[in-house]
Amino acid sequence: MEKNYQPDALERRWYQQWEQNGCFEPSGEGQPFTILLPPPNVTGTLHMGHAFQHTLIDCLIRTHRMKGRDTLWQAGVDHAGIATEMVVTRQIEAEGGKRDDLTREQFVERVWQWKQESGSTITGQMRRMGASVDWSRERFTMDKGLSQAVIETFVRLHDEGKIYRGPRLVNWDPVLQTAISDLEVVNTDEQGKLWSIRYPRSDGQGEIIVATTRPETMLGDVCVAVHPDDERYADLVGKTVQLPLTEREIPVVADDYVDPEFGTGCVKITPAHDFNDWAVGQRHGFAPINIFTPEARINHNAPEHYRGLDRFAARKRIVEDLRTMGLMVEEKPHTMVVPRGDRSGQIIEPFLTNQWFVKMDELGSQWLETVESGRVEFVPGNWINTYRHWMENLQDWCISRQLWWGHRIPAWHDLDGNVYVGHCEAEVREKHQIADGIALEQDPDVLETWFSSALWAHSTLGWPDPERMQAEGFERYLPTSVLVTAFDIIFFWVARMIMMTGHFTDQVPFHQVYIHGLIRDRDGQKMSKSKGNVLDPIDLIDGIELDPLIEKRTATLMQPAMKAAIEQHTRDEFPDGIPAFGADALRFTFTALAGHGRDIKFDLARCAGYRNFLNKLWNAARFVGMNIGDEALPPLNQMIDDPISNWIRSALNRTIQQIDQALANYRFDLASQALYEFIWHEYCDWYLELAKPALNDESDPARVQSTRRTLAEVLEQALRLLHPFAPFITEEIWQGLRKPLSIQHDYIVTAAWPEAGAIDAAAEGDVGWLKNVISGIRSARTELQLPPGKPMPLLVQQADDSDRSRLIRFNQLIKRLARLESIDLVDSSRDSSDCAVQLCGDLRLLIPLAGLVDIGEELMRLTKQREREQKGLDIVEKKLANERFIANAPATVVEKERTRQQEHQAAIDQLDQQLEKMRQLRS
RNA sequence: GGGCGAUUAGCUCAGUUGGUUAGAGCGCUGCCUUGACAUGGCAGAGGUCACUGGUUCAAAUCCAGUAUCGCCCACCA
Repeated sequence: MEKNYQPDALERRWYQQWEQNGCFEPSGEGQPFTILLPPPNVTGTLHMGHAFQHTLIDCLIRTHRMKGRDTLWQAGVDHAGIATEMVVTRQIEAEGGKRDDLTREQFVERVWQWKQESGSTITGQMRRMGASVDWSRERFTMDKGLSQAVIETFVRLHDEGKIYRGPRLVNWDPVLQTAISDLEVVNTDEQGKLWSIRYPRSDGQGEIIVATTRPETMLGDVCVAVHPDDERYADLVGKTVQLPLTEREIPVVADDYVDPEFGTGCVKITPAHDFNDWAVGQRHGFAPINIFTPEARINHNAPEHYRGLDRFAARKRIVEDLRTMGLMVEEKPHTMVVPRGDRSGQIIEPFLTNQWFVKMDELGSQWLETVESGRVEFVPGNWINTYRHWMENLQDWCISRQLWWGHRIPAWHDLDGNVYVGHCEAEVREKHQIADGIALEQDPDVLETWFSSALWAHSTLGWPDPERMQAEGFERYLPTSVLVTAFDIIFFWVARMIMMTGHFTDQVPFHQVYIHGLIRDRDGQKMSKSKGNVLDPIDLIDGIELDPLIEKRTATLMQPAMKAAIEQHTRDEFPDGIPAFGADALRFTFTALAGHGRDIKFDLARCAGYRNFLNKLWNAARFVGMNIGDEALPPLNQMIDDPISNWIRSALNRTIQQIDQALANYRFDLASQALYEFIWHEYCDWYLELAKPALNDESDPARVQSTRRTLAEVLEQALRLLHPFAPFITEEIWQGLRKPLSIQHDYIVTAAWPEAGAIDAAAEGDVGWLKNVISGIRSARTELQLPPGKPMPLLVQQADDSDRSRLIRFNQLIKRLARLESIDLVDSSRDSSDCAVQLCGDLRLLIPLAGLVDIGEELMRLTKQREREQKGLDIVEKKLANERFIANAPATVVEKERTRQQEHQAAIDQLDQQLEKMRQLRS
């Protein structure tokens, strides 16, 4: 083994071997354990959030595989309609081309090429991270089977009357020129203006004033609304006003949507361009007047003067014209909510178009119950509130998109405007008896990405094809065990999967949903390309120099103005670039950070710390290797009854318990912590040091053999426990233990998960005592500023039988670890005024000063100790002085306090005596 | 407007059903190249558990309120 841990070569080597030897395939035996990978978008490369999530999933998968479960990690990628189209469009533009020059077929072909490229990048990254995926079952949301599932779903929902098409006001992105769902709209507070405009009364009796943030939409006004109880305008209801800039007169109506307190209490109503106004218009029977083209330019329904202007130019001109006409009352700054597309960032227009919808009323209420009843459990549990809130406020789901990349809607139009839904054109013709001579054209729209994602659970298991369902284990693997995902897609994906899988299979897609946090940068900022603070997980694995990192972060910026700031920030945060940590260290960092909070700040220092941890393990393994050799250890008739061995095995068992419990609760952080604590602070810091004398004890071969075996066996089990967290290094070291321990199994990947054995209280007591004695001596040595390496004598006073026994049994160990030349029991009568005294319970450890130390030093040390004890005593006595504490607290608690009081008091007495002696000596 | 969450050491975070002097990692200080490991060892320093009040023998922990920050949802033009 190399002296230093070097992850790069070994990580690549092991992944290949595992994959080639089919380590990741479901075993077909045991209780199934299945996790669906939330399919990453084929928009490029995986980010830190993916790496984090995949680490958690892989950790669960590997653990359960080792536990003997029939483990399936169903992986794949998502076509991600809008996002992928945008990526490819940008590429075409970067090459100097224009998307509009391509036909639909050409463009889709181009996206398929990109999909191949991005898809293989993603799977390559997952392999580097160690994701133990059965790649033979990898799927894509647009492959043949999934397309079949999409068509089947659409047709069946349509036949059930749950899908309909019609003209509705939808969220329209005028730049991408597609509808998007409510969920894809992000509402941001932005600084805008509020204009107050005069609408003259038709009867010439004055005017009314309306306030609006969007004056350009007035061209589509159909009425003005006031509150029914608003006395100021009671006489106006039913009358008409002149709509400025147009020839139209529009009525005044009463509707309690209007808040009389806001502005003037008069609202202009534009049903075609505002969701609220749409509802008002419906109530009062007004036909909406659409004034925009799909690009959001003013159309032919508006006066000639404004036609062709885009929405922003139109606003400007209308405001100017109103001013000129003296109809503008005022203009003031106003903070308002602006809807923007989550992908494009463009301002979204409510726009009247024909779209396809899924009716959500029945679907929603039915599948809320699924979660309320616990058939699907959220972890942490309070996410049920989020889910419930959404399910109780469902709007119909707009599923059609005016894009090219995606599942084409299985509907055909004839020239008379009839629409027929079916699996294919032939089926439609036959079913509706449409002659071949009659032209039919397939609907040009595609389904939104989440429509197919919603089918991910059952469609990846072969649904709806009975043969494939049989072959792919539909019955066996559905419901899956747990979905591991982030909270930002509970609505987009989790809820819709519960609905769709439930509706079509009567199953839940998963029993549990573990919601993890989002990875943010060191400062808690969300990582995003535009902020230039993204990290590529591969760069943490392999390392990256500062300059390439800056180049990477600034190369494809949408706003070049940010470049300097990003460069500066990057130089500040990574002055020396990023060192290579390896995939195992990165994975361990992720699991250690995975508490149940919402935000996870990624700090490079943590990653470095865990790389050091793995280096520590590496060197411990080297030490073990040096001691046990390469050959099979000779069989042992029986282990010698050694408290040190018993203790480390007991501590290991405790650790196994902790990890099992932590993982059962998805507390990856606690599991990581338990591993770190055990491996570093128990096994390395104490056990290896305690084992060293036994390993070299030539006088006792049985003891040597027994210790070697414990050394190797405990390490081997610890490696198995660590394997799901750090798969590569554990495999590498574990392979070296196979021969010495005569392990038949080929890979740690499929080795058995350790089972917790018994806790050995006696051994734990012994070693606890031993640690206290050694630490006490070391501490005294440091405080007295004695050279750490210099051997010195130790005298022990007030040892009881148990102390004496332990002093005898552990004599050599104490001497070695505390660097003593001798340990001698002395009578209580022996004067200790020439010694430093370290209390260890009732035990007095005396270090002869012999002129080594100034008595002043020792007096200070003792005084400090006394202060510490006094502080403890004060707290205890305060409690015990409280009569109600004595009366009300459980007897055990009171007893504990009494014991504690005695201990503190005894220590103080001892220290006082010693202080007194030394003071006398001094004077 | 409604809902959820956070506030513990310089930084990042643990802290179970209330019960030792509130823990860890990183950073910091001192000493140490001791034959596994300086990516290290040993020993330390460092906290008014955001604030106020309440419940209790006992509160970081339970309750109420306040403050600050964050997220989600929502039709006030």
